[in-house]
Amino acid sequence: MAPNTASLSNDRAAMRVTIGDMAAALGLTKSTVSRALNGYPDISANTKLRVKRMAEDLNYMPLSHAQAIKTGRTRSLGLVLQLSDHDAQRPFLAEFLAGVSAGASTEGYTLTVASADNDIHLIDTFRNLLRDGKADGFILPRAMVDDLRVSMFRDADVPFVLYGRQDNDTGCAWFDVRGEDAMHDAVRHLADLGHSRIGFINGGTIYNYAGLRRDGFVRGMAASGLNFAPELVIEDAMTPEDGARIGARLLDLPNRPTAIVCAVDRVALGVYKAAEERDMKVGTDLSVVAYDGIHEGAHAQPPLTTYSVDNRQAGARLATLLIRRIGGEPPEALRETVAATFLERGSTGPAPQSAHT
Amino acid sequence: MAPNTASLSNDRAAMRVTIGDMAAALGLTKSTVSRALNGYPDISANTKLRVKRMAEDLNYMPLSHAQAIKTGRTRSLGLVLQLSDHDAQRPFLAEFLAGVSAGASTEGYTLTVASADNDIHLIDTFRNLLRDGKADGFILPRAMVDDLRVSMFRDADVPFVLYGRQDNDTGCAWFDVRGEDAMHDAVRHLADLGHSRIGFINGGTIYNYAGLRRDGFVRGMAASGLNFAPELVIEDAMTPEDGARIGARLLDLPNRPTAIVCAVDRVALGVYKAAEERDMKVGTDLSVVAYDGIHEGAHAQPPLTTYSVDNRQAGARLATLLIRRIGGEPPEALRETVAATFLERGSTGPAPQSAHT
DNA sequence: GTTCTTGCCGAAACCGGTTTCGGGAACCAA
DNA sequence: TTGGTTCCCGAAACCGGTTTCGGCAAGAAC
Repeated sequence: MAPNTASLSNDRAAMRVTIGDMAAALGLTKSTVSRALNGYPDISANTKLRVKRMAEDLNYMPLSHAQAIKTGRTRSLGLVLQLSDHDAQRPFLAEFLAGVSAGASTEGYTLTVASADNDIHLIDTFRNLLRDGKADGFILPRAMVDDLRVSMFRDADVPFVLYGRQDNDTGCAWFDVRGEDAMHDAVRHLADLGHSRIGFINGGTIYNYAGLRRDGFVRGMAASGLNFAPELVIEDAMTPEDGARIGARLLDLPNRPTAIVCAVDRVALGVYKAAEERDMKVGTDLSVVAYDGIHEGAHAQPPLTTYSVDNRQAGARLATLLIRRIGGEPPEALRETVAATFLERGSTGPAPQSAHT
Repeated sequence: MAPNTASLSNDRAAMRVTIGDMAAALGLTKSTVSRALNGYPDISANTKLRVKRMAEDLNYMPLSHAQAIKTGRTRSLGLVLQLSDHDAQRPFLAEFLAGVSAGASTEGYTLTVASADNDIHLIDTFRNLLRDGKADGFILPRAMVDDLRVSMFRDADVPFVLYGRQDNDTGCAWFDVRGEDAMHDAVRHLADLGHSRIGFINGGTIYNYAGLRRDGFVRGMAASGLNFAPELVIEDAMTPEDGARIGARLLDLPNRPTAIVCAVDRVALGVYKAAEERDMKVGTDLSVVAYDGIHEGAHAQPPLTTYSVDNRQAGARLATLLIRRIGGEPPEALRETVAATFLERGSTGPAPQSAHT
């Protein structure tokens, strides 16, 4: 069953091939080999080729610590988790980490993870990681509107990439999913189904995405020829409990909405609860469409119609973008956004003919 | 608002104090300082004191890469996530990581995270991390019954600690929560409430905890003077869907249980659903007690009675145990277990007087 | 046929630590 | 006084890389 377990111990310390081995095998000196591998101009094309082929054959990989001591770079990406935000990132974390570490490892990088409770701890954590060379740059999850991390790194000229965008975008590289387009399309979809009173429950406004999604919702309403009802738009909902509370408020309105767009899946599940308590059937009496694509949504009753985000892909892209940033590419060239994928399931349906006017 | 952002850049490369600085300040040589700090016997107690005080004053910390190049150790802990297991670890991951990284950082260690899809990828990942000195040892989450990782590391003499226990415990250090005691107590609690037909839905039997919890349940039944009904014990349930399916089966039994013990909270939430579909009220018609302490349990209807696990504490303890293991302490001395904390909430109540014979 | 470039590589210093080796000073006994 | 220990510490090599510097040879310019 087990592939020969000895494989681990054998290669442990013994088998690592050093730059000295390479030099000896080629009849060159360490310095020549090093410069050949690093593309210095004073090495002949021929020699470079020989060296690189041999490196390939011997599966040579420079020991990152050894070069770090001179170059200061250790081929590792930093990720600092902030637990203050209402444990919101939970459902995404595993997939996201898998993506980041996969993306990193294909380029020979590793991932260093730390965590911080509050802002001053956060700064210390970043500084220590930099000082000790434990991270060459950082992935900043959950871009915020006024993001302390961004201003710090911008000033200090530390490479970083955002998961999410930034208005003041100087020096910022990022990957993001276009939640605003999803919100826009959600409204259009509902309008096509005949809905006109459409509510919107937005996520945490400290995060940058909230403003974008709100704009997307507003644009969608305009594009559908519907007029915007301020009383149907609520901000800062993050949890199912928020959703239940706010959902209840919306559904108890004299002229209640027939559909609700949620910026966050978990909130939508709370809205389900509010609807059930009022004996309204989600998907017929009330349409709900949300955003995230969490696992629980697929198993809710009815299954939640949503725009799904591939957090694994996000992690992988962020890793490669950060590596390129560390390599010196300008941040403006390192900005990617993708669309969320629409999953039409059971929580949306035609508008009820005439609810109760 | 922002604490002077310049703080990051200032200390960046400039301010690091090296062993050479220390030597100069003390009128000693590098080698003496190094040996003093590392406790060599050929340095006078007086000199050692002077050196260590100065190190304290100057906030000196050896650059881990620099020592790694000679010692092979880099003061970082490895954690490899396996995503094959049915995304089960999801709810715990954030807290767990926070604990590990906190525990690591108090000892001057950092955390390197990687992920693996399958077993051969897993081995490669471990090997690469070791070969490149990215990890001095590993935390192995979710101890399995027949654990490939354990046998590998045992043979290769790589330091590791388990989250969970192991029957073949040679060379194993671990931290674990005594789930078996929780299951035992759960049964006793239910028996005290008058229940006698008690079902048990266990977790994944590939994991080591499942056997333990099953034993705990059996012991609890015996200790309560109840006889064990094999048809009421089901194994290998991990998800809410599993819980709903198995719950349905148990509740449709001719002589159905009045209480169900679940080895996993998420499964219990599935049982809720099965009960609702049969118009049984959880907490009165059916008592449910589970294990984990996930957030959703507290907000279920009724709130789930459960044995809660502090995953953050677990992570922190595992980090310090591993560091001590790396430091050379024998694994037998590095085994800790703690009790889960009982949270009596709304899902348990007195046994119904006479259900239907 | 010199001299001046230019291309290419080796020698050696360096990074920040660790570890081996050897020897000076102090102490002891003879 | 001499010789042998013991206690300390400095000198230097080493780890695996990077980077500066200098020089040799071939080709170009005169």
